Amino acid sequence: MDLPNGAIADALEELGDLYELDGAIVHRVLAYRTAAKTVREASMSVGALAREGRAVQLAGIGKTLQEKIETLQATGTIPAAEKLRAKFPPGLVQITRLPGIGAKRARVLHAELGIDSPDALREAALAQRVREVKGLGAKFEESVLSALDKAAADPQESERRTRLLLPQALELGEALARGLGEGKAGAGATVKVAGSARRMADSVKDIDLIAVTKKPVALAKSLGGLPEIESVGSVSAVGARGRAHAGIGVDLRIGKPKELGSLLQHFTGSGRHNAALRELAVRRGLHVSEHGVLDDRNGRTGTCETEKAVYQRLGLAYIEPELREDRGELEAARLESEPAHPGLPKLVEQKDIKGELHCHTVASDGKNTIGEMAAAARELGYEYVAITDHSATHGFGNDVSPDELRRQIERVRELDGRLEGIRVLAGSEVNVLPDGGLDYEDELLAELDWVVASVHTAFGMGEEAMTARMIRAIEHPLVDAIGHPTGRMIEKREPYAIDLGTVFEAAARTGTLIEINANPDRRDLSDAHARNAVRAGVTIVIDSDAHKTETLTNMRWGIATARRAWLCKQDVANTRPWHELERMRKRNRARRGG
DNA sequence: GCCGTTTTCGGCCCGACTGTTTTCAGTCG
Repeated sequence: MDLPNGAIADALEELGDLYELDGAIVHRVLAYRTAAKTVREASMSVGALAREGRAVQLAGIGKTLQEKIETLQATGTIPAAEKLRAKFPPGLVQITRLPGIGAKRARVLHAELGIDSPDALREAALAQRVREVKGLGAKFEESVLSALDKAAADPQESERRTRLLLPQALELGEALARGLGEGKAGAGATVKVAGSARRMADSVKDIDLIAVTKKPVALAKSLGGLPEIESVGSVSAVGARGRAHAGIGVDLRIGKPKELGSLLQHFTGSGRHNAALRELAVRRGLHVSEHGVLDDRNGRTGTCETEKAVYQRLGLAYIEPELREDRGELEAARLESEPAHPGLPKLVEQKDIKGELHCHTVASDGKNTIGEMAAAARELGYEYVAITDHSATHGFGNDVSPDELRRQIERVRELDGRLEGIRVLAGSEVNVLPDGGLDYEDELLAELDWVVASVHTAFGMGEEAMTARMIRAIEHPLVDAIGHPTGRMIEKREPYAIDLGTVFEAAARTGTLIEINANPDRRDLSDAHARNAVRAGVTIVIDSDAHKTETLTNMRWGIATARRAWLCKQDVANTRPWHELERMRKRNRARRGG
C-alpha cells in the first residue's frame, strides 16, 4: 500500500534534520527539505510514483531520494534515519527549534555537555556550564534560559506558531504601512507591504514592510508608536522589528529612495524565489541583493528603482508577486522573449469574472434573500448569479427539502423575470453522500440551472473510498462542479484523504468543473493543486461561497489562489458569459453527443 | 543530494544581527 504524501514528506524532513545534526553540508540538508515540500504539494500519490520508479520526474527528487522513498514504503523506515536516530535523541531536534540555536550549536552542546533535551539544557545553563563551551558565553546562556522559559510558558507558541489568514494579514499590513506613511516621520516616505502577504499566500507568519525615506531613523522609531504594535525590539537606520497585538511579528526594512525596486523585490520573496534568482544571476556574473545588482565586470552596484528593473537587469520579464515561489517562473520569465515559448501566463483578474456560481440565502444557512444576493452580485458587475443553497441532508437545521427546493426554483424564476441587469440562476449545493450518490432525485436536479456537488459529511473515510465517492459524483451527468474539493480549512483542518490525480483525470474526462472555493478559510483547491488540475485538462470555477451579500467579494481570495496557480482567463469557467458557459455544461455536451 | 545556455563533477544567494570575538561563526529571513 502506498503511503500518503504527508507521511513521506515528514520522513524526508526528519532525515534532513538528522543529517543537519550529523554535520552534513547545508546543500544536502536543503535538498531533503525542498524534496519534502514538493512531495507534500504533489497532487498525485508520490508513493505510487516511487513504486513505479517515476518519482524522479518530480523537481528536486533524484535517484537517491527515489530509492529512499521506495525503501520507506517497502519496509516502513529508512535505514539512514534509523542509524541517526540512535545517535541523536529526539530532544536534540527540539532544542534546534529554540530561537538562536541551530544544528551546529545543538551538536556542540550534545557532544561536549551530553545535553539531549530542553530540560538538560536548562540544567546546564543554570549551572553555568554552557558558557564553558568555546564560542558560547554568558549572554548566550541568558538568552537560552529566556527562550526555554518562553517555550515552557506557552508550549503552543513554539509548536503551533501563530499565523494570520491572508485577509487579516493584509489588513494589518496595510494599516501599518498607512500609519507609518501618515505619521510625522513618514513625510516624503514610501511604505509598502511586502512578504508573503504581498504574494497572497494562504496564511502569513509575519508582516514584512519596506520603506524608502531620507530620514530612516525617525521612521524606524515611529513604528513603536502605532496602535497596532504591542512592542518593538531592535530599531536602527535600516529598519525596526516589533510585534503586533494580533500576535505576529512585524519586520520593517528601510532603504534609500533609489533602492525601492531592489528592496521591494528582496522583501517580497519568496526566499526560494530569491535564492534561485541569485543563482541565475551568478551564472551571468551578477550579484543580486536588497541594495541592487553588483556587476563582476566593473565591480559596481547598479540600483533599481523598480522591481521591473531588477528582473530586466537579469534578462528576465517582470514576474507577478503571486508567481514568486520557485515553481518554474524564472525559466518562464527567461523564455518570455522567445516567440516559440509560452513564457509567463497572463494571469486571471477580477475584471475577467463574469458571474458567481455558488452562494447561499436564508433558504439554508445564508443571511440574505435571493433578491438581496442578486442585487449585490449585480452591483459587483456580474452578468449572472446562481443561488445554490444546501440540499436535503445538510443538517445544522437548514436542510432544503425537495418541495422547498421546488418553491425556491419558482422564486428564482419569478425574480429573474423582473430583475434587470443580471441573470439569476436556480441552483443547489448538493451533498455527496458517503456512497457518492446525491441527495436529490435526478428529475429535480434536471430542473436546476447549476449543480455544485460537495462533501460535507464522513470526512474520515479512507483515501480509496473517498476517491471512489468523489468519482461517482463527478460522473453524475447533472453535476456541473465539485465544491471545496479537499475539505481543508487553512491552519485548522487537514484535507481529507483523496487521490486528486485520479479525481482530476475523471473531471477532465467528463467535463466536470472543479472549484476554487474563495472563502479565505478554505481556498480549496489550493494553488499547487489547482495548477495540477489545469495541467490535467480540468477547467476551474472560482466561487465565493458567500453566505451574505458582503462576502460575495471573497471572490478576491479565490482569484489570488488562481493566480498563484498560474491560471489564465481561459482556465476559469466563470470568466465566460452565461450563454457560453451554458453550452459548456456537460449535460448539454451529452445532449449534443459530445 | 540535485543538477546542467560554460559543467555528468563541482558547483549550489545575500546581508543583517548577535555574541563572541581581535577577524569570525552561527543563526535568521
